[in-house]
Amino acid sequence: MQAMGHINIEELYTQIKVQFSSISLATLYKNINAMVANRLITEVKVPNVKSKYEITKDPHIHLLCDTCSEFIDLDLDVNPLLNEASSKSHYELYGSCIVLSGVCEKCQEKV
Amino acid sequence: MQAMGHINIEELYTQIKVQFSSISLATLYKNINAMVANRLITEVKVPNVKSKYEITKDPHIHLLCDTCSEFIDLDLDVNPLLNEASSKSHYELYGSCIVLSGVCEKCQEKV
DNA sequence: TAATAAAGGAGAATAATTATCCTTTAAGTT
DNA sequence: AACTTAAAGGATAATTATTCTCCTTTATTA
Repeated sequence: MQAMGHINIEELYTQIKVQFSSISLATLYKNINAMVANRLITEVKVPNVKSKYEITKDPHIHLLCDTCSEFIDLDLDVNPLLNEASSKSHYELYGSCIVLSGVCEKCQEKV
Repeated sequence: MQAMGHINIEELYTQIKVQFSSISLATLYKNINAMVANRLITEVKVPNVKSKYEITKDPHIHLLCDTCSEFIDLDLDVNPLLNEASSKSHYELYGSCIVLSGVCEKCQEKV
């Protein structure tokens, strides 16, 4: 299986059936939900698009291109922001869902 | 009507029926969607919780308490982050959905 | 006022997710 | 190995959220 990055349930189901052809969608949901509950997997809810799942990693920014639907991670340290947010709010933070949307470079050229 | 802050469809429907008792849910969705498309209203997708709507305002951080479901805005300037994200990715950004989750101060006290 | 367009309403249809209930598989014990 | 119990999986029904269809009502303008 190739590196998955971000994948939605439908895609994941297709992928998994390659190796476990009899798995049912209900089972997939059950397992995904268990893993999300234990923070092994993170669900990223994205406006206008199906939820995406990714292996949980350090907080980071997601970029969504509203034109071509490209969805990528941005390598940019958000810890300073989280620390500031935490100290200002007194929240004990352990999860983040940061999605910025706009138009990617390629789509800007296509005008 | 009191200041709404963040509201989900169900709550909004209840509120609106007070003044427009005959409005249907379909109409509400149509109008909301039109306003979201024109960026008058922003939909905030939140893990484990129904989507929330808010009047569109400058990019900001949302905090979700996973214990009591409190959902609030955090007054913290995120423009530096957005600028950095934009210049690093060459995206033209115009929308943000930033949700940090954890445990609020009150819930931390509750052991 | 008649003609046309725009918005709304009711409920059907669709899509995503969860729940139910039964079967299969696995693990542990004697 | 056979028996017992628990855990996981499968099929499908049920639920929920949202969108679509189609018809009616309201508004606009000639």
